[in-house]
This record gives sequence, structure tokens and C-alpha cells, in this order.
Amino acid sequence: MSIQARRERERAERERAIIAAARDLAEAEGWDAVTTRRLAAEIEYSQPVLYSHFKGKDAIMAAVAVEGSADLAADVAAARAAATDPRQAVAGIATAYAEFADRRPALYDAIFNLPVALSFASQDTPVELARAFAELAETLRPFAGDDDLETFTETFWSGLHGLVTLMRNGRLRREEHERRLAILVDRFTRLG
Amino acid sequence: MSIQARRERERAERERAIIAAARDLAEAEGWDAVTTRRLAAEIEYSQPVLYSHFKGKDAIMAAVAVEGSADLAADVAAARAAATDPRQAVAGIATAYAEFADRRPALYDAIFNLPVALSFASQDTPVELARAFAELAETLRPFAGDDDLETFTETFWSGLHGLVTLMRNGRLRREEHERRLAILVDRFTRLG
DNA sequence: CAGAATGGCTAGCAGTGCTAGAGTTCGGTC
DNA sequence: GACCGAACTCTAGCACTGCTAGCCATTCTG
Repeated sequence: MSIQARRERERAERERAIIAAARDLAEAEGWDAVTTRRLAAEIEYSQPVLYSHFKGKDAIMAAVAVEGSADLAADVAAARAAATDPRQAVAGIATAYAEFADRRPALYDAIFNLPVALSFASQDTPVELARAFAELAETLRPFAGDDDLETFTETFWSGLHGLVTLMRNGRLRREEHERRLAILVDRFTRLG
Repeated sequence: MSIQARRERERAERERAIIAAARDLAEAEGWDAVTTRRLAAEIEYSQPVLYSHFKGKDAIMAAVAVEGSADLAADVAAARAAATDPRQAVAGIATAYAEFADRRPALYDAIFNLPVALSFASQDTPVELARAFAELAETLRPFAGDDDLETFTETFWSGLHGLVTLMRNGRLRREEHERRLAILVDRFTRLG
């Protein structure tokens, strides 16, 4: 039994190495640079090994996305914990979210933009992401008014997502970034 | 002179055929299906001909995006023209925008999502898109309050963009789509 | 110690965007 | 009307992609 256990442990370790290599490579050179050949070279195994762990390249990216979700969730949670009053909590989360997207664009892409079969709003949503969403919802609760909290949260979240993606693609003036965030927060934290 | 004129005319016509073929193929089967070989077959020329018109595949997609911008701008303008009061104008534009993205996802992708060198907020923004943005800004003017109008418009636009992209990627509950749009419009059309 | 099975490797497939250079067609000139 | 030159298109191929079949070595089992 012990031998088999060791093997499974090694296998799991290699799987983590694949995910880490994919993440690092993507963050360093973008997702285009993440090819199965380079990935295989990075972990010092041959290409087919990747396919014994993942169904394909998309699955690897999905795994990176799941892992990255935890980081994003942690940032959001920390921002919320650091806030003192409700409105500041919303602003803090918005800033943390935007900074995450700015600091780790490849990771953010894997989580939200890539045509990956990570269907959210359903069972296979990464647990961590669901938690982050729930945190955001709690933070927004005082400001939802008559609107359904989940729907309200989705809308605010979409605003954040739109801001960071459009800016990253060069569709928005970078120097106005913080002001746009402030406007979004302001508009979603008005009472009555 | 006349012969040369005819040639240039035919060349221009072929260029339009390339763009049209790319757009149709993308709308029918997605951008993954748009390969230079299929495109060449579609216009009944060989591959290298494409490269005598465009620098590469990205340039073709950019051309499709520019063309599509006109359609989007027309939809937005029509929605604004059909509205009677200011708030309804905003709601109408939001709906028109979302419907465009829903009806023509491939085109919308080309305009906003694809890693295309269509740097907006700069010179090479398609004229039509700039016009659409200006229309949106005028529609929002009564609600901008103390905020800079352009920045305010960018923020609202980002909200729309986030809503349509996250929903298309399956990150939002489809059945709540209209309610989210309503929340966004509501939050950006409050006075005082 | 023989046989089976696990698992990684080499080699290759079908496809991608893009390009060099051959070949053909066409307009202009004597 | 015949020829030459230039413009243009095509064939063929490169280097790369994701992915897989089948061989081979190593390890476990009886």
C-alpha cells in the first residue's frame, strides 16, 4: 500500500508542477507562450505526460484558473476585512479586484476571459470564487435596496470586470482608471 | 488610366469580399473556424492573396471589427433616437447594446475582446465607434452630476461590457439578464 | 524467475499562420 | 500582329500548434 501511496503522491506533485509551470509561463510571457511542448520541457517530461493528467490544454488552463481563484478570493477577503465602514469596504474590494487584474493579467484571463469550460453560476464554479462572490454580496448588502442581492452583486461585479478588461485591452484611458472605479463604487453605494 | 482604375476597383471589391467572408464565417462558426485556408477558399483565391491585402489574420479581424463598429453605432443611434425621455434613452441604449452583443457575438468579440491592435482611446479608434461613444455620452449627460462626462460614460459603458461578456461566457445567470441591465441603468440615472 | 501490466517515450498526424519563388497572364511597345 | 516586361497569382513548403498511436523499459505479481 505504501508504494502505491508514494506513487500517487508523486503523481499529484507532478500535476501541481504542471499547473505551476503553466501559470508562471503565462504570467511571464502570456498564454500564447504556453505550448504543450514548452510546458513539457519545463517539468522535464515528454508531452504525452501532460495528457495523462489533463484532458487537454484547456483543462490545464482551467486548473490554473481554479488555483488563481483562490488568490483572487484571498485578496478580496483581505480587502473586506481591512475596511471599517460599509462604503469603504466596497471601495476596498473594488480596488483590490482591479489591482489583482492589473498585477496578474494572465491569471485573470484564465479565470474570466478565456473560452474555458469553467461554467460559473453552476456546479463547477470554483469554491473559492463562490466564496469571493459571497463576500462581495455581503459587502454590498447595505446598498442593494429593493434589488435582489445576488443580481445586484452580479451587476456590480460586471462593472468591475468591464473596467479591468476594457482598460487592459487599451479601450479606456489609463489615467482615469481610479476615477472610474470611484464612480462605479459611488453609484452602487447610494442609499434610497 | 481606365484599366488601372478597373483593377483598383476589382481589388477593392476583393478586399471587401475577404472582410465579408471573414465576418460571415465567424458569425456562423466562430472565430476558430476562420482560417486563412478557409477564407481563401471562400473568396476562391489562394492563401497568399490575403496577404497582399492585409498584413495578417489579425489585420483581417481588425477590418471586420471596424466594419462591425458601424453596425453597433447604428443600433445605438437608433435606440437613442427612438427614446422620448432621457432615462428611457439610457435604458434603450443599454438594451440595444446588449442585444447587439447577444445577436452577433463574434462581431462583438472582434470589436472589443480580441487581442487586436485596435487601440481605442487613441487615433485609430474606428470613427463610427467614437460616434457611438459620443452618442452615449450625450445621453448620459443629464445624469453625470459632478463627474467628468467622458469618465462617467466610460464607466457606464464598462458596466454594459462586463454584463454582456460575463454572461456570454456563462459566468452570469441568463434569466437575470434584464434585471441586471435595469439595475445598471437605474444606478447610473439617479439624480443628485 | 517468468509473465503481465504500468507508464513514459519517440515519432508522427492533421492542422495553423505565413512566405519564397516559380509560373502564368496580361498590358504596353515596336 | 509579335514580342517583351512587369504585375500578379499559385504551388509548395516552413516552423509551429495540440494531440495520439504504438513501442519499450521498468516494475509489480504469481
